[in-house]
Amino acid sequence: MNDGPAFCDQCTIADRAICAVLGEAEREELTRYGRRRRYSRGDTIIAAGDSNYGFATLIRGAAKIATIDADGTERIVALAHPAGLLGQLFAPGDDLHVMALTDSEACLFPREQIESLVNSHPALAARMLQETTRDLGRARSLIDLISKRKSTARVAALLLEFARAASPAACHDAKAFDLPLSRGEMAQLLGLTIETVSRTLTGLERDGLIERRGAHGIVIRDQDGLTALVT
Amino acid sequence: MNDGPAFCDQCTIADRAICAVLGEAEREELTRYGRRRRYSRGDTIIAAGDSNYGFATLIRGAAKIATIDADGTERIVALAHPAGLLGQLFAPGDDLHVMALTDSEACLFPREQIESLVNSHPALAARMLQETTRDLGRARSLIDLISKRKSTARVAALLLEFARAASPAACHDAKAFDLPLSRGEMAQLLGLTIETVSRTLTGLERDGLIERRGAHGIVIRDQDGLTALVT
DNA sequence: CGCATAGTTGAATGTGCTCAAGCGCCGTGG
DNA sequence: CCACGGCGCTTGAGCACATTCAACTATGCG
Repeated sequence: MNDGPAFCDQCTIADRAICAVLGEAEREELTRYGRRRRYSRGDTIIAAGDSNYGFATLIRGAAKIATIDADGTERIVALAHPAGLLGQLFAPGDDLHVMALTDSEACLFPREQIESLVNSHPALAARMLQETTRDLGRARSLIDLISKRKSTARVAALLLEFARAASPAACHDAKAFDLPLSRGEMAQLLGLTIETVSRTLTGLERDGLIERRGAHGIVIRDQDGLTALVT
Repeated sequence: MNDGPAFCDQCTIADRAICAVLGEAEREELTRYGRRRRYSRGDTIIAAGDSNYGFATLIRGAAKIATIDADGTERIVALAHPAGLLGQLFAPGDDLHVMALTDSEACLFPREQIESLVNSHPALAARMLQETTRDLGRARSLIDLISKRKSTARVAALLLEFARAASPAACHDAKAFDLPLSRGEMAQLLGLTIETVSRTLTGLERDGLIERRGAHGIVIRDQDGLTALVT
């Protein structure tokens, strides 16, 4: 988790990230306060109550965004991918926890700085609005997903989503990929138990819809069959 | 469902709505294209595929935002209250359906017009970003809510949320209120069946936590007891 | 090698779902 | 005015499915 200033010219997603809409001058202003950090799996990127660096862009890797209630139970409410936004603006009370799922890198910014930049730079505000709207859509898809009754529907839908996310091309889904989540994390995301997730996966494999390669490798054998299970 | 131009000077929420950040001139520009409409319970405010008037502000009443999948099943993903945003920007493919829950009034705008206004007026973009971020937070709370295992937890959480929403003052929750949703709609929202919602409510009443007054009247008898059930 | 952690599998329990019947309310029409 | 039918809500019985508790295996790390 070593620190460094945020050098945009070395940034692999400088074109896709929200920073892309900023001019040279604003970018340098951001760089002055921003921090770039590396994380390994399990590291906390933004802690629940952190008010200093409450905002970040994911540069590389993957992260989970979770609520954590009184008894320490974690509930994953979203996954983040490169160029995605981490942390909430204008939301002091929200106790969201952001954690690296794989080795990752993120660009951290002080909340107030971003907020003031948003107010002074229309393009940034528009860009962030776009991104947040997308996140909102994703959150609503997740609601749709976990309100499915049967565990097979939830797991199948999640697998299809990962297949899409794992694909380099937008048009085609990947047929083989690695699950970025542990069974426990999948369970948290889907509102199920670890055991049920495990059983459901073995069931899907028994029925020839998927094939497991080790604990995290998945091969989709019958995409249409999986899609049919979702509904 | 009678139409009318959008007269902002008659608007009861002109101060709270996103329009508040606009100057006189922009407001008039909005008014030129905007339409104000009344709806009664069950009316569609924004249809799933509507691309003309894809965006609106709720002025009065309450609305539900739902997805509707292939077999016609409706899934409520959010509730909207006055000054709330209806419809998605930058999201052409999203098939969200917005429906009035009570007699309501909304201000409809062509999507492109809002999008161009967002790009030219930083204050509007910032304001909408704020609102969308809030919506995102609410969506994530809903995820949190429906991922609770037991039906009592879900129903209790929903009741507490309504109690808060029904209260005029922010500090105190209302103790007695009317459910704005039918049993079926609560079921859609919570990912349960009508029967389970009904049974759970009778169970909560039997245990002395709430009291039912007719089909929709609710009196909270033991708020702490309800809160304890949520976790 | 041995421990710790993640994942799988089994048996028993419990909870929500399904199917089905019954109730109360309200508006319609005879 | 009352009978009828529709609709929303409730209640019951049986069943299917996910959870729980528990043992066991596999994998990875010291």
